[in-house]
Amino acid sequence: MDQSDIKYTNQRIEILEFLKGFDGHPSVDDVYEGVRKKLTRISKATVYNNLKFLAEKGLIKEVNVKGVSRFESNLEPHHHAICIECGEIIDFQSEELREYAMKIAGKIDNFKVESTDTNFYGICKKCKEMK
Amino acid sequence: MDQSDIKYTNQRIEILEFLKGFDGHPSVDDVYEGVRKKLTRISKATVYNNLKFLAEKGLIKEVNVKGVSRFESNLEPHHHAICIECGEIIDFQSEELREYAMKIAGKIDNFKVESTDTNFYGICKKCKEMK
DNA sequence: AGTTTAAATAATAATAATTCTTATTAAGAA
DNA sequence: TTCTTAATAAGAATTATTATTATTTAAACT
Repeated sequence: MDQSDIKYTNQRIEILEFLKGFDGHPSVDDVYEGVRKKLTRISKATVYNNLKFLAEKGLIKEVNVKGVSRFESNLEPHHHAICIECGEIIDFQSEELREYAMKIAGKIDNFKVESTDTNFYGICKKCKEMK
Repeated sequence: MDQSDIKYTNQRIEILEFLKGFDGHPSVDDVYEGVRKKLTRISKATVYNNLKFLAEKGLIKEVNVKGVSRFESNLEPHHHAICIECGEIIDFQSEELREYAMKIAGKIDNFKVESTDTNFYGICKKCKEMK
């Protein structure tokens, strides 16, 4: 991603800071509410625009779960464990799995794979205890 | 999934038939437009309800790409190659990858994995030729 | 068969997430 | 400073999805 010509406006800096300090995978609304504490006049459209912009520039990553966008600043390639009850996302790193998948990626006809990740669906601790 | 008490209404039969005959991963609208040719009076809410219902019963599967739901009748566990340009989804089967991932799944703390699949992101043939 | 009951459907209103539009503001170049 | 362009704020518009309500269908019972 071309990160050479990025204009770091206050809004973009605050959004990046918020993501770095956030433990989890915030939705657009989470980011909006969080950033609003410092930039009280920020517009939600600006949050949308800049999350998209920063994701295109490769400074953050977008994850889509159950139809809603979530974001993360963890740029290390990793996988996600997703709770099928509450939608909670847990990062999980396994370089060996990624390598294995990339090796297999070569077998897909007429498709040039650039990246891969694996999703693990199941029940998180909190939801398990509720039963 | 409990498939014992499924009531096969005309609407459900037509939705299942459409999915079986469709080569790809249709959206709700695709299904609606397709089924409407036979059941001209069907409501879109019925399509939503029944796609959800059939997915819960395990007769079809739901895939979420870029925030929109898509469906498939291919029940064999498989992975998806997703074009980052046009969003096209290609099924890709690799039992060895699934087994490998499930083995690694045991390492995730406090999370009971029920299923796993791997996404391959890249450029499809059609989009590659356009460049 | 006729009546009762519950589930399924159609139509459409409501909601949520996201994108678009337009006027304003900020920032850099001339 | 003035010109130019990109970024932003505000809110309207759009899209995908869910909820509501009246009607229809179908099964269960008498």
